[in-house]
Amino acid sequence: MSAEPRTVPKYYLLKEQLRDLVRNATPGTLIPTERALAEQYATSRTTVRQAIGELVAEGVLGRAQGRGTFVAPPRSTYVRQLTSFSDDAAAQGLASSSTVLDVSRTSADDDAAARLRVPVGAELARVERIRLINGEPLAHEVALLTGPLPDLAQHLDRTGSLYTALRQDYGIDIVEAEDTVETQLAGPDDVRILGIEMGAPLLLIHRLGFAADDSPVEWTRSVFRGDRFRFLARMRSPQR
Amino acid sequence: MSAEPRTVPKYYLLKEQLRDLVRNATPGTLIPTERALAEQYATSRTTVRQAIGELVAEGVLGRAQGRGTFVAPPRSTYVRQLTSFSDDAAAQGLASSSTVLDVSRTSADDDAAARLRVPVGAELARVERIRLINGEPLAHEVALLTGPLPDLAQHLDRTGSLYTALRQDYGIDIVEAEDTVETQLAGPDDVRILGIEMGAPLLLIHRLGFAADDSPVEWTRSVFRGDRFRFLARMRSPQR
DNA sequence: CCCCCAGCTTGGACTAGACCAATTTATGTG
DNA sequence: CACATAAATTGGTCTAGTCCAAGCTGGGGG
Repeated sequence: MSAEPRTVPKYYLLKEQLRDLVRNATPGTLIPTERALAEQYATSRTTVRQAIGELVAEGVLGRAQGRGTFVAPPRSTYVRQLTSFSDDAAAQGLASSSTVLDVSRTSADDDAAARLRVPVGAELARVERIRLINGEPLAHEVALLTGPLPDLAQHLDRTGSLYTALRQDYGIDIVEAEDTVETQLAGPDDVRILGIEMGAPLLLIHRLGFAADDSPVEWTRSVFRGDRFRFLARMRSPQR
Repeated sequence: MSAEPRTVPKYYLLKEQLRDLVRNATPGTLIPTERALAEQYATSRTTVRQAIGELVAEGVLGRAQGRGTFVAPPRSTYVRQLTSFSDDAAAQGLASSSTVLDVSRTSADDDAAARLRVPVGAELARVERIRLINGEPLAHEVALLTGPLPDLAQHLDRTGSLYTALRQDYGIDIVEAEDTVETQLAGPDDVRILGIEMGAPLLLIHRLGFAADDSPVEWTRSVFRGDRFRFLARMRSPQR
């Protein structure tokens, strides 16, 4: 048989037309309103919203209630090796910063205890941060760390980097890490913290960091905006 | 209505209720039909569809036209280091296989030429495959390779692994790789090849593989189901 | 007994609205 | 002119349907 003309949904055709429309547009430019597009393309607002919704999820468009729908800035690549967030961003000419929401001591739950090889209930340091690029929230991160780590808040505040503080102030050098990356959809908490919309795709990244003696010392859960972030890993083959 | 602290959408409440309902259910179990759920929860079918749609995107539920909506099997973790797909899957007790769609020779486009450091139009080997786990399509992959690689199709067919064929038959050992991971939404092609639904979140992975002499020899674009796959990277700190 | 096909069920796409909430814009007042 | 306020605009959520396409089921004919 010849190529089967599978029925492509109308919203998908509209989506690709809109993608072409904004391909070379300046970020921030407003596109026509949903109601105007519905009339222009002789369809319903529901269909227009589905098309726009997917382009928003892909980071092509952005939108705000009462303001309109606009062209989004391009996706920022981000190198996430065993370097610090700030160094990575600086290497790409981006202004990075982070807001520390919490530095405290907590006790290990089942999951953290298993990962860090400590007893359940063992005392851990907890660091919760929001990572920003050019002032825009990019990720939400909660790190759990073994060891006493006295005055962690001050050291963090001074160096601005968790890895730097660990190395300089506590002599802990994280030389190896295991990252898992998976997709997740934004819920109300993510919406509030990252300023994204419900159901937006996120990259959920877990990191287990190892010190020089191969003991796990860091267990971090990060949620990155899927429309603004690209994970990069460089790996060498293990010695056979 | 009574005082609500926050405006949580009704579809989200329903989504979480449904998530609880199927938490300990056996994969494959059918849940009530959309029309039944709409009546049961005193809402419209549109709202029910939005709730179910997100659970499908997360891999909690699956659905098929004419059949119904059912509990999906759990997400399979997948170790993607510098080992082969088949070895990784076997280590987790999963039956992996792959369907070779195409083995041919092609010419480098701008992107591939830049990555592999060859002139635009240079001849490359092209291998297009579908990766399956337990008979279910998990990923679609197109690899571009430098070098003459005579009889690649036969060697691939015999070993069943691209990396093994490269090492055993051509003496090419890929010892280092650079992977980028980002989110993408499924379009008509992805739907056809992977049997997923429109707009489902995918993990788009690009890999640049290096031989022992640090020359790039492999440039691969992979699209993995975001609801079934978890990327894993293990990294050592670069020598300072 | 098996197989084919018609009819039913179920999800997929879409419509044409309604009402709400956030934002911008216009307007009136001190 | 400055500023509070009202009106219009725009996206966010939801309703109550229609029509279509794919899978399932049961009955009739070979």
